[in-house]
Amino acid sequence: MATVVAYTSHGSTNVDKDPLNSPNRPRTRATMRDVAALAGVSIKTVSRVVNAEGTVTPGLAAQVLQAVERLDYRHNLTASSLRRADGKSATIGVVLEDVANPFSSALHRSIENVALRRGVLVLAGSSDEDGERERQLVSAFASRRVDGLVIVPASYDHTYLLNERRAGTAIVFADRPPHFFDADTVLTDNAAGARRATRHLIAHGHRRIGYLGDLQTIATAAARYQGYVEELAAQGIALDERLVRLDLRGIESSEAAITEMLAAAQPPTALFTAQNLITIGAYRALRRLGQHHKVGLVGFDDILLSDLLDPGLTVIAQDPSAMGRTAAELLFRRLDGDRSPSTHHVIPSLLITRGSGEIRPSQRER
Amino acid sequence: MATVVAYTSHGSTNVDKDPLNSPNRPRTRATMRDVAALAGVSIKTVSRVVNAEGTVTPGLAAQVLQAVERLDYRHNLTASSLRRADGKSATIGVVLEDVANPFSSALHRSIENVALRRGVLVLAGSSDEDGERERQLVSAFASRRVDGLVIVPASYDHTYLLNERRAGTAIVFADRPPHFFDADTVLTDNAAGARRATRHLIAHGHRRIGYLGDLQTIATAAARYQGYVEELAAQGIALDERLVRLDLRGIESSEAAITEMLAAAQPPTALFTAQNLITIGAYRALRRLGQHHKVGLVGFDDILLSDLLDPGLTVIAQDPSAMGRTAAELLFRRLDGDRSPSTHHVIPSLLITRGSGEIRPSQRER
DNA sequence: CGTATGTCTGACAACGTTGTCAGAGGTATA
DNA sequence: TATACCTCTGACAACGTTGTCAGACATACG
Repeated sequence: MATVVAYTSHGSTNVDKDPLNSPNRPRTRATMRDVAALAGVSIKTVSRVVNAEGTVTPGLAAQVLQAVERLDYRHNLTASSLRRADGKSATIGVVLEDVANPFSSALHRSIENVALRRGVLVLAGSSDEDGERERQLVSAFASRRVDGLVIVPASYDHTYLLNERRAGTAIVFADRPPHFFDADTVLTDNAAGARRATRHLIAHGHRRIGYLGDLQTIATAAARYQGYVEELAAQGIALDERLVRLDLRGIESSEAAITEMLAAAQPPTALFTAQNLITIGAYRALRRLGQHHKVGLVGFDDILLSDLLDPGLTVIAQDPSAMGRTAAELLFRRLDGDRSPSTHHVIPSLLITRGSGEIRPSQRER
Repeated sequence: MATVVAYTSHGSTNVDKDPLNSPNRPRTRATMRDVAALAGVSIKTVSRVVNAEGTVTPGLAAQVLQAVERLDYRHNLTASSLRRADGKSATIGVVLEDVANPFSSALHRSIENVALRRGVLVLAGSSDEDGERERQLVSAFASRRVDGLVIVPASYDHTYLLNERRAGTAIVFADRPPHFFDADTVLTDNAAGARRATRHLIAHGHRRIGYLGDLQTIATAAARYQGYVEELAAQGIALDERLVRLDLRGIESSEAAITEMLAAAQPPTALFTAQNLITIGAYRALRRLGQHHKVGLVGFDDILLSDLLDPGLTVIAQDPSAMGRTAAELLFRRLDGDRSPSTHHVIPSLLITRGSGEIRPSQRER
């Protein structure tokens, strides 16, 4: 029978004989103090072993490691980074447009790959193209003292980041440039890609090429439109405003715009759709009108499965993996102490021909 | 002219008159101490204002807020959660198969949506179907003292999580059940979905239905195969081993398996492909063989753009958004103190008919 | 007017860790 | 043997915050 613990109070000493197997073991994690007590050393020695400083006698270190094992001690990185001189949290924050969209998530993954090698974890959040959300996310990341930030910007004024940088946070922009703020950037060659797309269609005999683009306020959309305009000019083709639809959002608005454009008096013989969802809307519209084998189509940004379509989708493919990798490497270079001036990187896009962009206009249409 | 500060040393007091605009302002963030000094109150009062405890005189609170504004004070959540009684970090960890795959990232996004409403941030990581990586991620999350975990398991023994739970971490499993561990789970009705797919093909006149599935060690793959087997039995169709290919990984192996299966003596008239990439491989193979309008095809899990294919892809669609939302809600219920027994949720899948699954076998083939 | 009650504020310790420093103990040298 | 030097260990303070508690002050009551 167990004796009732009552009149022999031991003050503040632990009543349980074996705290490891005690039923009323506290719902908290073991601390260095617990490990130190079990191993019969000071807490500082435990710290040294846990941090592999290598200045502890092998015998003692083994005792400590055994205690660590037995108590399932887990190093508390938040307490550690609070006390540490460098204050590093081994965590970075990533602001994406939407973690669920293919471009963003590919970017996310390649950032994770680089971070993983350094034992750094990634906090990710979706801005949904909302500048206010972007700021809130950055603020939430800052509260958790992330070491660095990779931002796909949604806002148009990044001066708010000056404070973050002054506090020592490394910052890199991906996919779009910052506004009123100087930082490393990694962009796709949007204008050049758009010129290549336009040139490709012209080379296949088209003169009336429709342009459908996203919000002009988005820097990449503006750059792509500029590329389209420049290439037309370079090839001596007059810009026809009736063939241009800007500020489209999503599949439906694109589908509607194209349906309308093709119903006009002098319809385009080919389309350049400068964004993912707009391309999908275009394809839908063409299919519905039975024009998908007649009207040329080049989209910006690759889409999964587009090789299985009939005709296959010709696209200017971006390289989100290369962008993410580059952005992450720049970030870690800064974290390693690089204070040199900001650098700006351009990741080349790639023309992938699959059929839809190689359709030629009929004799009559030319 | 500014006077030179020199011979009147004030001991340890700050030499700069206005630390805010001093050029050698330290590269550190303002702390509550700084705010308190500027506002002329105690640090504890700052804490009360920052945490909106509402027990501070409005006038004083305004002073504090002004100082907070002026110093761009950012609450340090790591220090806060270290000291706080509940020790909550307002961060959760999510272990996915791969943040870049569409299913995982949709799950991720809907978890983020629920977390966002509670001011909780999400740490995400990819296990790449590797149990060891899963454990490493959980360990890295635990070091950062996440409040909870949503896990899409890759390993086959989750007893290692007992310590995490004992430490107070809430744990929910999504998409696949845990092994040797009791916890809330959210699964798709894999077997039922597979039966529905099989039934659908049988209803369209097929008797020879090929099955192609992922690694049988993955619980969802096994459940889908079981559904296929059960439905055949229920409909009095003998299982033909020559029409079954298990343990496939990725697009290429699927494409090869199907090419081989269709070249055999008694080829199937329809296929049930029980995973995303396997379905894509199947579609590729059918296209290459010119059989895509002749052989029936139902895939498990929806794929972007599959409505634009010809024929459109008939699928059993999962609902990753509902899964993520449910998983996150369960997690937060636990974090709110719910100690009731584990619950197990099944998210229904949905048959989406788009053409490929409605192809009937030719008279001769029957 | 004295006491009781309530509200607001601040001093202090503590969360779990690491930087600093001093001391113990050993070995090598004069 | 005395001294210098090196290696290893531990006591203590500190990181930025919040829980606890006590005290200051104002108000209400007898």
